[in-house]
Amino acid sequence: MDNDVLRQAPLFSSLDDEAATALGGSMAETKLRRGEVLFHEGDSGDKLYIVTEGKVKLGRSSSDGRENLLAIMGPGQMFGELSLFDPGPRSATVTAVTDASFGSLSHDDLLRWLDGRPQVARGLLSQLASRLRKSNDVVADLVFSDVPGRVAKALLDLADRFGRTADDGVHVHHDLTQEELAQLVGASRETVNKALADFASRGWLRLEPRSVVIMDLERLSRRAR
Amino acid sequence: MDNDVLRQAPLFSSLDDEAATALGGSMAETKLRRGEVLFHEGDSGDKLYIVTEGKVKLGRSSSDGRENLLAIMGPGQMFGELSLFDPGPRSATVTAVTDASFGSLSHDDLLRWLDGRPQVARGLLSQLASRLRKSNDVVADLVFSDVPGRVAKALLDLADRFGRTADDGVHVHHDLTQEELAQLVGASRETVNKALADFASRGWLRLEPRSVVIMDLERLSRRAR
DNA sequence: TCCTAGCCGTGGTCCGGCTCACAACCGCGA
DNA sequence: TCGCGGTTGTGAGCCGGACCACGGCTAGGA
Repeated sequence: MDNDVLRQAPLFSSLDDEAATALGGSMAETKLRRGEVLFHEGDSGDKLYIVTEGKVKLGRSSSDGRENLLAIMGPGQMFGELSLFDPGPRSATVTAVTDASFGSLSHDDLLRWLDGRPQVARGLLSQLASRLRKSNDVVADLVFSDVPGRVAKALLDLADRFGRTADDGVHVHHDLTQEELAQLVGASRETVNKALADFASRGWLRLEPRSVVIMDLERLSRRAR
Repeated sequence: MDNDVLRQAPLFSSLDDEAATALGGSMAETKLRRGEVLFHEGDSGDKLYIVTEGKVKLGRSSSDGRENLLAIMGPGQMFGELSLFDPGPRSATVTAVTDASFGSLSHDDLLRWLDGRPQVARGLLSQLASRLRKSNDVVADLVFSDVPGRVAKALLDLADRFGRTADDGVHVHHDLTQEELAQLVGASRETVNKALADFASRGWLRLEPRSVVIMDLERLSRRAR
């Protein structure tokens, strides 16, 4: 397993060497291929996962079958912690968007760590707080912004986390279909497609399959606010 | 200050007597009258508050002045913890919906408590996890449900927390204007009013100023899903 | 006691975005 | 090489809900 990624994960970045290696030892490894599901909404389970490689989507589906994505998680990010501290079934389905691997930690192991090491508790608290802040922002966006605005915001967020800057712009290999992008911003595939086409026609970005090249960050950011 | 309420607050319910009284001692008391503001979105500040009496609304406003309410908090509930663990400005404005009082704890005091007492850390983690779960539910509702559905959900939640059962139904003194209720569900005042009027005309509830009496919980719950 | 300021109820109009429908495209396996 | 399933592009129509414009109601202050 890739211990470097774990070491740099926000959750553990405050640990000293000895603690980090010990923690690495108590974690198990899991691998998935694109499209495979790690667990389903409603499943029971008490493991916490950290992405070491690839990307996953956290999604939930409504009674009539429509889907909504809560987040895309990449290397270093943690998920599955809700069922740990607020016992109950898994609140989302986790699916690999690319081939991916994870380190996992069981409830009991984590609690052992918590009691001894206040830094781990603080790491978890700050992770959860930051997630809560983001979730609140998403709520505000759904209420205040229109679909193009939300699409712009989502692209900027993906660019921030997965983008690589080149001469012709920021290449963002988000690995999402437009359908998935639509589920992420809470809109229909068609509307998202039209928003993207509009951005492209203005020269703000270039569309490529499962990725975009952002050519005018400035304008796109302005559209997002 | 009302130590009983603090003692029963979810956050501290797992503490033993000695710890609880000690904690009570290190908390300060604040009081507000209806309409007064405790702090504004964007302010700096590192205090965590627990409501001991009354209700507050946590709200944010968009650049063009529209408002949105994240939550209504009543006795025993905690807020303001985001700025503690994910340092940054306050993410919401807190306003008293009724006369209210709070116990508060500063960053430094809380950290001292955290290091010594793993139970407090667990209490905080489970509070944050539960808040995150709720916030995710709100996102799902905004994406999947229509306005009447969201209004029904909000009423049921308020009934759950502030309702008193009587012979003629569940009396819910939510203390919110329809405008505030609308901001809570992310809709316009007019649309919310029409939804309420519709529910009333079906005999599911009776409207009263700043409160409702729910007469048919069953049907209302069915409309909410 | 009246006057004013918030609230609450209810119509009309308009528009963003969803749904439906279809065409073009791209990579992949038989 | 030829389908073929999964994607992407785009137009037409419709509808939920925002916005606007009132009128009535109630409570609190001069």
